[in-house]
Amino acid sequence: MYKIGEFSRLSRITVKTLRHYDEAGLLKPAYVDRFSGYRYYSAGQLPDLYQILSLKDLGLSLEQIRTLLSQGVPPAELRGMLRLKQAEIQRTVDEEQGRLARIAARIQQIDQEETMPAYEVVIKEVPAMRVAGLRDIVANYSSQGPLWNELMGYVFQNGGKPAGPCLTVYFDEEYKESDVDLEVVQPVEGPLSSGGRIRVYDLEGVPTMASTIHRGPYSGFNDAYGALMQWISANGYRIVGPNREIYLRSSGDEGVTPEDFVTEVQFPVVKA
Amino acid sequence: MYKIGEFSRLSRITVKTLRHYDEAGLLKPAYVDRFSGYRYYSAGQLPDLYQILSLKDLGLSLEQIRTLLSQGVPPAELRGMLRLKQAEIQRTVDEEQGRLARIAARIQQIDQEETMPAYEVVIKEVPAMRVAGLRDIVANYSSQGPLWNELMGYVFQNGGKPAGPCLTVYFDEEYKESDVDLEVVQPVEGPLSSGGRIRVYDLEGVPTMASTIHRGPYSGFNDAYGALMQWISANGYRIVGPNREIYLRSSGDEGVTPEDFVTEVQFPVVKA
DNA sequence: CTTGACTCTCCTGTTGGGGGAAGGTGTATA
DNA sequence: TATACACCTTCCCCCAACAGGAGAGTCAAG
Repeated sequence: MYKIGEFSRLSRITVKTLRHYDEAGLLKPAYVDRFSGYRYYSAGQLPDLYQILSLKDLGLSLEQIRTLLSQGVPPAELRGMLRLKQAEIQRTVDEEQGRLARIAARIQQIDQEETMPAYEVVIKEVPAMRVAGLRDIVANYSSQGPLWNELMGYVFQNGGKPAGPCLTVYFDEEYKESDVDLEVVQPVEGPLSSGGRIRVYDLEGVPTMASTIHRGPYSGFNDAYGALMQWISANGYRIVGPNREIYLRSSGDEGVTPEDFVTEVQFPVVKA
Repeated sequence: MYKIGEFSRLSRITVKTLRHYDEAGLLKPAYVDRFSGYRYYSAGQLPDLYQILSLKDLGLSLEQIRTLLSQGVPPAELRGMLRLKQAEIQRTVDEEQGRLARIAARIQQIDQEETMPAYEVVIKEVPAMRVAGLRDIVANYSSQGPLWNELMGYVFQNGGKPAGPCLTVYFDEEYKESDVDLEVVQPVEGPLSSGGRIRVYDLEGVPTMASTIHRGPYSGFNDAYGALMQWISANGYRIVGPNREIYLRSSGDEGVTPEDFVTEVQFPVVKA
């Protein structure tokens, strides 16, 4: 019989951990002195401990190990658990490797520019939402005014309630100076239905949306788009749909100058 | 100004997390109502949040991000932090891939044998220790008796105190039935020095020791050795030194039959 | 004025232990 | 046999980054 310290030295497992395993019901000492509370382990418990360590080393939780050991699970079930673990670990490995790639891209960016990036790009999930939209081909990017008037007029006159900031969806695959194919969109609540040129529908969600925020007037959008495109390619993504601009703070709000505008630029992407 | 729920919807970050970042000093709301305690965020804070998310996505801790953002760290230092992170992630990826390999080996073993393994193998670090040892070439494995008598006699007569279970080191590279080159070893404390055939020295530590436990008489050692060797090759290790047998419970202890013997078998290994 | 949706703070729980305090034990030596 | 000293015990707090929920207060619309 060994006292906990000796057993700890034999097994190279800390005393704290042995006590933890005792408390967790994983490895009870062979004998516990009723009066002093001292734990005494036998040499024959080393294999039990090794089994625990071995399963832990495979990534199982103490709880799972306890179930396995106490209930004598059939090998088939253990195999199932291991397959699950395997898939899970594979996922995390893939994630971490993506992270490594992002770090490398960031380091490269620092090496080249010696500055913090002006645009931070994040990947987020965007849910579907009920919207009223008006799609048209207009002369250029800045000619959205009439469309907005038409859209918002329709919404308000038909009992629709805005539910979130408005946005524009751009359908052209390449950059166009004129004849821009776009849709002005307002998320809405309430029993609004389509009518005339206005369509009310569920704007589809996007599971992986690359997004960045632009502060300032619309004339600076080039930088935001450039940074976003570069991030997308540097991080191994591919654009798979029309991009959106979400007007978080714009001329629609009171007391706001173009310098204070806040716009989110989004591209649906997938890992290439 | 957005209430926390709206800001949460815009950013796709949970309310809980936003509150957490507030408390952590990472992202204070633009305005907090003095009386209700309501947090109000401005659209202009979205870039700040994105910067946090982006750095977090690189694997930095909230604490590090807070330091970065509040102290305006120079890019060179950020690069240093990123390189560190990179190395750290690379290490964990390597570890996880080793884990994947071990799981695969275990699954294969289950597929073949449909049973839990009789011998669990673990990798542990074994520290150096002060020992008294007697090396000799003996007729066969079972002929260690006289060596033990000579060793223990010397230790006790010269004021040495045993400090841990005794062990044998086997120097032959291949299995030998006869003329076995081995050393019987007893860890000791106290001012014992070498004398005659007995050498007192520091038995070297081993950073990665593959170890398993055998229960029962020495005649069953073949199974333990076989399982250990197979594990070592299946998990991509290579033997790099003489193996040890540690007699955790043996005939030296009272009231112990060979069925109760407990012996640890160790091989120094390195990842191949 | 009420209702219902939001929001607040505060507490607990997660994983696998580590650190340390206060106090009891075991044992070897003087 | 007294005592020193290493060892052991329980108990409590801590880690990271939040999630879940209780109980109570607040906002906006009808």
